Amino acid sequence: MPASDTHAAIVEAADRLFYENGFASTSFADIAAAVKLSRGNFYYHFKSKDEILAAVIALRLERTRQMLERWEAEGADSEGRILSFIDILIANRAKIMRFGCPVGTLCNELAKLDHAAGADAARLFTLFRDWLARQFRALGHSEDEAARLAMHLLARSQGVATLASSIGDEAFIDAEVTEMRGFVAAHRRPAAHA
Amino acid sequence: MPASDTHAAIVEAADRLFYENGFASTSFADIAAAVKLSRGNFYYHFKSKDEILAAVIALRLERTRQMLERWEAEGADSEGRILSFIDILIANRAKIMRFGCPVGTLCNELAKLDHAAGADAARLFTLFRDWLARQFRALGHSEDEAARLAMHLLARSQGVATLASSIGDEAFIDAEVTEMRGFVAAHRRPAAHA
DNA sequence: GTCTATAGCGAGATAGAC
DNA sequence: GTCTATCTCGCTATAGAC
Repeated sequence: MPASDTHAAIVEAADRLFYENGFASTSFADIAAAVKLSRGNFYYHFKSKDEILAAVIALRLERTRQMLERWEAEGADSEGRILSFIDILIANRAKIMRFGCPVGTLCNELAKLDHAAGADAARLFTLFRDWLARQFRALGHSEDEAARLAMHLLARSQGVATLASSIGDEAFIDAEVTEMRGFVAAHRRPAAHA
Repeated sequence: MPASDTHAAIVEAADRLFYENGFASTSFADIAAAVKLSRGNFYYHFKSKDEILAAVIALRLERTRQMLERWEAEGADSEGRILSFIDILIANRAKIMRFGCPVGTLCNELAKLDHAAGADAARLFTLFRDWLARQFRALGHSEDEAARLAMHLLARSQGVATLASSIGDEAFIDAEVTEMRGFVAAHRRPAAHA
């Protein structure tokens, strides 16, 4: 197997395991087992756990960027794009119920570990925030108001993910998503909002 | 030192360390050092890490119950009581910015560890939820609507905590708290709400 | 009730053969 | 590029002296 493929397979497996079991709880042995690699060979590809973490964050950042670009390209208007963001909660419901939001839970964990990569992980949030703010800006909101609305939606999606995985109330996700859609509709134009 | 005092001191230290550094990352040595106790003596009081976790969750449940009862006794009306809940975000802002919400981050962590105590930790959430639902009920909302409003407020506070600790935007907490207060005012009476 | 000493394990990480 | 073998460390947990 070419080195680059093995490299990618490791990052892929680490991405999944970090999400499902957490960063600290995932050992090299776990990742090596997932890609059917010996622990020794593992170190040929990655010299430290932090290096894998950096690669996982880079992968997530890249995929998030691609997803946001795809939503832009798919031709929906700004309101439709914002709804695409909200629909993540529905599309990923099963995993969110079990493991929460991949971004929020990773940031939480890194914050408690006082890990240097915490700032990089938080860029996943600012990526979404800035993208959402651009959409609200396109709807005619002021710079400040668009930033506020973006943070508000981001926070609500985080709250839904945390409660859903903690309490496990499935209908709750649907109810909140419906309300969030209503929120977007109410902010279709600046005038519709106090 | 009497055993019960040492016992309480251990739980107190574990409570703080679990919050600040996470459950998995906190070792017996860390807790023992915090209460100035040898590791050996430690096992006289607690036989396993899970036992300490159970004690910490029990302590938090008890303190939460007391806090909610205090809010009931302090004579404010239901709206004022709900505002007391929202004000936690302001009162604990500094710690929330660094470590997030103690309840949400613990539930997140236990979910990923597939830990049996996860269900107990989630009771911290349902305690708040049921209490909030009672307040909305007292404001005249239907059972269903009160439950929905309670979950909604709980989710928003979680979202604020996660984003605040990840991105670290201090003004964001204030802005969200202001909006949450407005939300409560808008739901003072069922009629004011569609 | 507190201590020191230590067993036993799994983690991250390295060396060197193939 | 992959392997086995091994080092070192910190962790949970125990045994037994005081």
